[in-house]
Amino acid sequence: MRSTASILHLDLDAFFAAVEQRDKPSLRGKPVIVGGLGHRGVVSTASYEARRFGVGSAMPMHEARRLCPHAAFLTGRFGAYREASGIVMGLLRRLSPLVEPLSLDEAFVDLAVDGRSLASGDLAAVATTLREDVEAQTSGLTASVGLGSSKFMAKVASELAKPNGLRLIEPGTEEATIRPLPARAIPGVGPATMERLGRLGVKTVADVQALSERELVRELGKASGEGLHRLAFARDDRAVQAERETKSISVEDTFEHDVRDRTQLAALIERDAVTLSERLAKARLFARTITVKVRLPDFTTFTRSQTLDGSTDRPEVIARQARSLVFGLDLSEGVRLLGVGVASFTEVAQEALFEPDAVGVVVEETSAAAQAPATAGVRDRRLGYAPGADVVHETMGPGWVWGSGLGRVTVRFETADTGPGPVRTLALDDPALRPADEPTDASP
DNA sequence: TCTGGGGTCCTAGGACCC
DNA sequence: TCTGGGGTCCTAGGACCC
Repeated sequence: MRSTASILHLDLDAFFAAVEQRDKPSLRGKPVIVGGLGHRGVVSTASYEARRFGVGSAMPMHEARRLCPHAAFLTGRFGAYREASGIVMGLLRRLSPLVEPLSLDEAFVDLAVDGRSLASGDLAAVATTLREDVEAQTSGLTASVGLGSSKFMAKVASELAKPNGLRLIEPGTEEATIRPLPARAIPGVGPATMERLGRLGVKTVADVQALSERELVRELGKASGEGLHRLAFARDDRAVQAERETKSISVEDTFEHDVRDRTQLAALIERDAVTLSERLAKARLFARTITVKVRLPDFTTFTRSQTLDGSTDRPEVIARQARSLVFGLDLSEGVRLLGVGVASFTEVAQEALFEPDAVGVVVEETSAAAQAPATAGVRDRRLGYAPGADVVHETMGPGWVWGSGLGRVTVRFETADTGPGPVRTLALDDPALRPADEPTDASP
């Protein structure tokens, strides 16, 4: 904690849904829900109009449909989100080199680099200008901004400012500000911790303050207990970290239907290994630990990991380890979710000698990989006509998919700049219609 | 027909070493 | 006088965050 409110937290309001409303004028002012549209999907972001019906993040999509059946249900367009996020992060980096992104829509900024800190009035002016710039540069997205003397305070401030607001917690008023808040407002207090604290009669931050550090440690363990005790009194000296090194990379899929077929599981592992290999190469990293995650239909979840003697970025090595870990489990009930991850990174390859990963195995696995594109291809094409996806028609121009089925696709032809546009239903194989390319990902 | 995906951090037990 | 005491690495699971 410092003596000025020079840590800033920015949160883009209902980010994914707001980008959709920006780019789809007919949806402005209406409930929009972005997330997984399959029968096992969950809500990623709901617009404020949808939140009024009780729809919120992480809610199962079938429940969101029940609560708000007239909403527009869309799959995410991550290219568009990354592009908007990049613009905002760029604006933040103009304020200070110390920017710590937490996700596409959230970041901390330390405005007091080099010991040079701005006065309170100046800080608020900086934040006001920032919010105006965000709105102008992103064609209308709004941000909530909080200023405080620590990360915790800045985050609380932006939370209090939502939506589309600015709040500064004056140094000296930190404890008084958080005392009446629910204990859940303290970072690190989630459902499980809240349940345990609730048994001790805790509802608010003030209630946490009433417990001794010893009691909190007994109840929650050393790290959590001590951390919670400090934060409850607004003691927080965590630094804004501009560069955090990657510790793990993973991919996982929940299947529309449980998978029982081992050949299919092997092909999925192969596909995931290729994805991980590409991501490792892009990050110029090599991994020593391979992890798999398997969720059974009854939601029982296993993780299994193995650390190699050497480190690798080769798909066939990753796939071979992942296969042996996955097939060591009892999969007779089928698999709901399959995940593969890598960790324990090095910056140079240390391929272990004497490992049987030579030519014969590579050939065998390459042929297995050949099966993967079949499923991937189908998935990609369907993704092109998924609700919300961008498309282009030779004469009608750009539009977006409202829905598709029975060999037809319904498109609304409008863009951010056109105002609400006309709806047309076309044949799914209409040669004049094609998926629009996602905006390119500018990050290296 | 409940319950995503990509991460981070913590805990706890066992192996292994000095 | 059954088997001390660390430290580190690995593995599995859980909580939390967005």
